[in-house]
Amino acid sequence: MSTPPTLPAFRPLYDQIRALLIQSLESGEWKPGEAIPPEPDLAARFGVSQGTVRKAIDALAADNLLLRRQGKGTFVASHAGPDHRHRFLRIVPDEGPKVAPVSTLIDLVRDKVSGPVARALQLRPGSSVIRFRRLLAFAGRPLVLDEMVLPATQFPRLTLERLAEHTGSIYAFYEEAYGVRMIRAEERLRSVAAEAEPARRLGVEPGSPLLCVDRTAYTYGNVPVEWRRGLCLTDGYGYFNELA
Amino acid sequence: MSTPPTLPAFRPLYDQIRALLIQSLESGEWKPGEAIPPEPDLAARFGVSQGTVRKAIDALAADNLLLRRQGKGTFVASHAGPDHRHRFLRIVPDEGPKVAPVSTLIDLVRDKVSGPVARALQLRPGSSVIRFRRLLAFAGRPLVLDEMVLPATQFPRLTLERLAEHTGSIYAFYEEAYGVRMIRAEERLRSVAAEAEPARRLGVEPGSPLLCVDRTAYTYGNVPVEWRRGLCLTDGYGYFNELA
DNA sequence: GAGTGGTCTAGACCACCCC
DNA sequence: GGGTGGTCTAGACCACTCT
Repeated sequence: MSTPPTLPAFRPLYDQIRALLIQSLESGEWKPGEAIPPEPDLAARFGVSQGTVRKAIDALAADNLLLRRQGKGTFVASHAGPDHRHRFLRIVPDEGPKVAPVSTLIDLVRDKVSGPVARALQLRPGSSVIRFRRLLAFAGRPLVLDEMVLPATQFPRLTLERLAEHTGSIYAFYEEAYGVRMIRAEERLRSVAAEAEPARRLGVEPGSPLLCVDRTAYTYGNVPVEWRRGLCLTDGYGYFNELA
Repeated sequence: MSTPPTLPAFRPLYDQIRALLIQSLESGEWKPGEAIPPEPDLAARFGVSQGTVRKAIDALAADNLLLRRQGKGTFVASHAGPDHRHRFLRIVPDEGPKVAPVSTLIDLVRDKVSGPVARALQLRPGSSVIRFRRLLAFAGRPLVLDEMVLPATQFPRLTLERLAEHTGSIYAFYEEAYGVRMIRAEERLRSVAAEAEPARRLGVEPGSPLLCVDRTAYTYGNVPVEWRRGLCLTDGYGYFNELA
């Protein structure tokens, strides 16, 4: 009678090890860019075979949390690393190789959050957030106007100056300055007509079609930490995606 | 002196087995939806251990070429399968659960290919292609105008009637009627102003912003087989993407 | 040469599905 | 209960990197 209905609750060992490894990553035991201990050491530490540790590490490497390098070791992924510098950037030229953009900061304000952004960040409406904007230029042409929204509590004393000091991607900055590591993100794309200000900043007529990219980015445990909206001029450039 | 420069050429066994499995898939030895032989049988057939076969199958399952089902077997993935019915469709409503679209065919013509489409399909300019169009309606509203381009040689005697007979996704149709299996696709998104005809078909004013999705879809061996352009009205709907 | 991840094997046992 | 994929182990050996 009181038996709970169907509780399978079988969890493979490697998956439990995986969770323990994530804990160590989250707690900062191993920092971005650093190597984690060799597999035999981890196997001893957790009291399992090396094969089981391998399977856990494989899963984390597939999720881009770790980076395996044969002969050298296994490293904590970092947005500062050469491979991940613009890991989430999908804007590429129609022809020719991928181009690295140049970022120009515009402004930063403190604000109260509401509506869909509050929902995306799982904040109560009225919570304090920081909003800042930037312009991304590709090959000298301003193509993307980005606005970021962050929970104020997790980014104390953030200023335009501190952002400007940092060379490198924004996620590398979050990582180094606040220990916030972005793991994955969800994007939703629409087509919109340019309002007056974005049009001016991107150098097009108001009403021109722009690609609107709304993103929610998550840290460990699927906790949302950043919402952003990008307005992109897709002229000679496009948002590239691979479907499998 | 005459030694060729650095030819590592080491290829793991499981990767060779993987290639052999793909051959069997491509040759039609195992058809979409069917089960492939059990792992111990394959291990015996290829003269390797079951673990090695597992690793090969794992790789193919990760690429969505095979589907593992514990206790039942390993199956050849099919666009007709319930899980893969709209595997490549990324248009989802802003709120609420994913909606299955209803397709209405418009027309089909034979044509000569040129320009970027020829390049995408790796065809000589002037080669014969089939072009057909359809309208996709979500919850009763027409939201996507699609145009598909196919190499004529691979789709003999294709007519609107044959397309209309088939209930299910277009890729399921290719699979069942022509044995052409779509494995992966690349998409490039832009924002465009609606031309007169798409505007009429989607029920918006000419010049309205539309999401333009260009796709090249590939079969085994990265051979392109279909090019398509979708013009999407992103009103209450969006193109969803996950970044990892 | 030492240390790291990568491959491959053989075998035991477990979880799931269907008869 | 028999068949399938899934987990876990232990050990041998290979490939890559750096010293």
